[in-house]
Amino acid sequence: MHETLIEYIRERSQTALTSDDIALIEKAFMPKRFKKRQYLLHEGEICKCLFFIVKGAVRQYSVDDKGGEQILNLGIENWWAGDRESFHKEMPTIYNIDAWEETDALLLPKLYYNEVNAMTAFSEMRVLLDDNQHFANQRRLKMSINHTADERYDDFIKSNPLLVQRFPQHVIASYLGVTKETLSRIRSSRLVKK
Amino acid sequence: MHETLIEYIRERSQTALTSDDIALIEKAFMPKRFKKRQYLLHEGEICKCLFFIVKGAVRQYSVDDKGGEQILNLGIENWWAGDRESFHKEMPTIYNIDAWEETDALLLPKLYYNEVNAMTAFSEMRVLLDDNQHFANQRRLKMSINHTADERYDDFIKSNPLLVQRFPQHVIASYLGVTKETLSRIRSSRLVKK
DNA sequence: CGAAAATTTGACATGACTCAACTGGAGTGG
DNA sequence: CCACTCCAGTTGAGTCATGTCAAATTTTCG
Repeated sequence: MHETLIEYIRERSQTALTSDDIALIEKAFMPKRFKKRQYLLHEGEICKCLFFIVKGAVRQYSVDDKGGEQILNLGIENWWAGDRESFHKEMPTIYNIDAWEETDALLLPKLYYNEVNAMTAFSEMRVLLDDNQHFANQRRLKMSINHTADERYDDFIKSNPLLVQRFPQHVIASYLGVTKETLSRIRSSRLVKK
Repeated sequence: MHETLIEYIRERSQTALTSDDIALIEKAFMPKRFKKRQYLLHEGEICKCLFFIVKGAVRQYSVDDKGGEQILNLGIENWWAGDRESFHKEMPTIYNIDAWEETDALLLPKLYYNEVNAMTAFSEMRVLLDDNQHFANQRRLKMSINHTADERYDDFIKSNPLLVQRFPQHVIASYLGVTKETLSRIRSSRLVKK
């Protein structure tokens, strides 16, 4: 389990990992397996850990008045999950995160967060990650504000080819902010064109 | 000019500023005044500085095929502007940033960025800022995906009361991703209710 | 096989856009 | 001070994209 994360950090930082660093990572990150549909985080809880997905697939979503699930984020191998706002401010989260496939994750509890973050390689990785996430969010925001469902789906396929294969259409539809019926129609009208 | 920024950093960091720090800030940040409608950043350029708005109001927007301006961000006093992606990756930006009011800004060129960021107080402030921006973006994304124009306008008023007073309706409409006509109708139907 | 989940399809409703006209300031120059 | 223009905002009619609801079909998986 931990080797995946160690490799992940190595690929995303300049600084080499010392054996102390590795020991800290193995101590701070607790492996946990989640079954399909099991919650990593539940609405109303305080998000007490960050999750590194070693294997599997998860959804982050909120639930509206009608009981509909509105998917905000999807994650698979080598992604992070958790509600950053709830984690940092220690306030109840409005999101659910659950496992779509059986998922192996490494849990970083708040207790160790500062210690781990003091590690140079980790902190370099985190800065890089923050930047990339910011860019991705900005892009998604722009798409979501200014573009049609069809264009958003296009952009999604191009920027997230890995996710397309791992989640069913109705989940992707919700991620894009359209109904499953609309996405189905978008797809069928494409088959005609090609 | 610089006192505003220094105060801004003080309020957002634990660590006190040394006189060396202050000297560095005064050296690294170049004051510049922009007239109404003057560009801070133009589509196709590489974003060579980050802007701290001391006074005034700016818009960040992209232009679509039809020549329509799609506003992605608005900024006023004590906000940062610039295209982070273009700045970091040194790639041409797809955005324009221009002054909506006459604007005083402090320009931090890339040359000094690392040096300034090595300052503890600044870096603390930056982490805080990144977090808050992340939360705000996440919130806006959620609104934009799952909510009607009416609800988005509501949320906008609540979370950005300062911006409401500084920009005309058609600018806010574009920020929300609706036409000015739609926003006008939303507002008039509210007057009836109350 | 049989049940549950996912996708497709159709009919219809509706929110938001487009286009065009009109109103009402806010400046500006004579 | 008036005429003129520019810009923001409003209003109406028609259209289009997407949502809703209900049913049929296909796929998945125990």
